[in-house]
Amino acid sequence: MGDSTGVKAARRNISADERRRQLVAAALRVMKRDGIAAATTRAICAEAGMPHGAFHYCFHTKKDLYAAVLASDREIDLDDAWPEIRPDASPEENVRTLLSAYWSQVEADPGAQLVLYELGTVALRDPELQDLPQIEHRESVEKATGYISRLAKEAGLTYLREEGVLADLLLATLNGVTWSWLSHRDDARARASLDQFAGLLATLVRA
Amino acid sequence: MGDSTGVKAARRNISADERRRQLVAAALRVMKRDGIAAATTRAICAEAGMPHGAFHYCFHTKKDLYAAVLASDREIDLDDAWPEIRPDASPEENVRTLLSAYWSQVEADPGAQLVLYELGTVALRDPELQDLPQIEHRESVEKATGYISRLAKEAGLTYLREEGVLADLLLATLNGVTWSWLSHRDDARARASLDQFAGLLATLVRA
DNA sequence: ACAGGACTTGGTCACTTGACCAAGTCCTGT
DNA sequence: ACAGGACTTGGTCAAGTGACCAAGTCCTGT
Repeated sequence: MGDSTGVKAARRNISADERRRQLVAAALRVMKRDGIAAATTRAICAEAGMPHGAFHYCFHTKKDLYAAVLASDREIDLDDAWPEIRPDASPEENVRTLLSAYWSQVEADPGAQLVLYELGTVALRDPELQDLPQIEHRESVEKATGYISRLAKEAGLTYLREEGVLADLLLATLNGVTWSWLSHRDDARARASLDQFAGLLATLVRA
Repeated sequence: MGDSTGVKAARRNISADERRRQLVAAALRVMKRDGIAAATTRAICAEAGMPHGAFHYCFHTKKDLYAAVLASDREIDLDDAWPEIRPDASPEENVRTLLSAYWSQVEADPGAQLVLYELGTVALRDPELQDLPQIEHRESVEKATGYISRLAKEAGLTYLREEGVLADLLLATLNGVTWSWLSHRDDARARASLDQFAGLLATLVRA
């Protein structure tokens, strides 16, 4: 109303790249809230506040969107939630607090985890998307390796196995516990499994 | 041709229950081969060699079929593939051979595992199906507990933790390793994780 | 200023999918 | 034998869905 140009209002053009980002974000929101099946091109555009026609201007095909989402869907990140590690505490205790920090993030957003599995199954079935889970998995292992190595530094300990091997197993177990938890939804039970595993991992550590 | 009644051929009526079984089996075949998204009512009927109309005579709704498939989709079974356990071998070695026997079954039919995750995600999103993963999970834990306890008996060892707790963690890790393997498809790497885990489990055992 | 490309929008299309139904055919109990 | 219910079949329907397009509007380089 304050604008003297009147009704025409603001139709500012946005770069296609920016729109792509918005669509990916909107798609992720819809998927988390209503599941991947509900994430139709129309629902995504509506969530992003765009007309439906915008979709195929930004993405040639819906598969392209999936690819973009998969590439953007970085999973849980501890960089901003790194717990306090005490060199004087037992290794088991330190491992436990680290896993607990990770788990808090999982518990905070179950939908995000579920979307990860939904996207994974879709990608694993589609020949055109099959490499993406592999890439994502490699990046996860690298990130986990980084955390493991940081833990060693801060807690002042050494591993009896190669860090990559530990990261592999750790990642698998975390994924498995998450999957189980999505099924039974028993927080205590999931944390119990995690604590058990922390105890086992501490076996492979020398202070 | 040998039938004197001629062209009319065999139109034998089958009980609805039997048809339901056939449809569930056909659905599982289609899902394993082409993914859950390809398992349309038509595709399933075609796979089962039935006309499309038969579907909604046997199942009121497609969700009912999902429920039936989920209920029937018993996962990996070691009863017919139980390995030889030697009381004179080390606990770690025995755990390892048990996990290896399990893993051979996973490797033999990757599609079956993927379908499990696909069905899981679908069920977890649908309020009407949400209890099914929970039930399935409980049954899995019970079965795993049975195997763990059988291992103890045959190998002559005792656990330092409650068997249910071990089963919970074991199940999670197996699931996680499977998921990772579906992504990277590196057989050796999956088995390496499993061997590591066997070593850790052996920590919780007393001969 | 203005040409030309980047962006925007609503509408349309071919196709699939789950659901349903009416008109049959078979089969069992009496 | 035969009534009545269980089973069978092909066809149809409404509701989406991804894809595409033509006619615009905006904006930047020259």
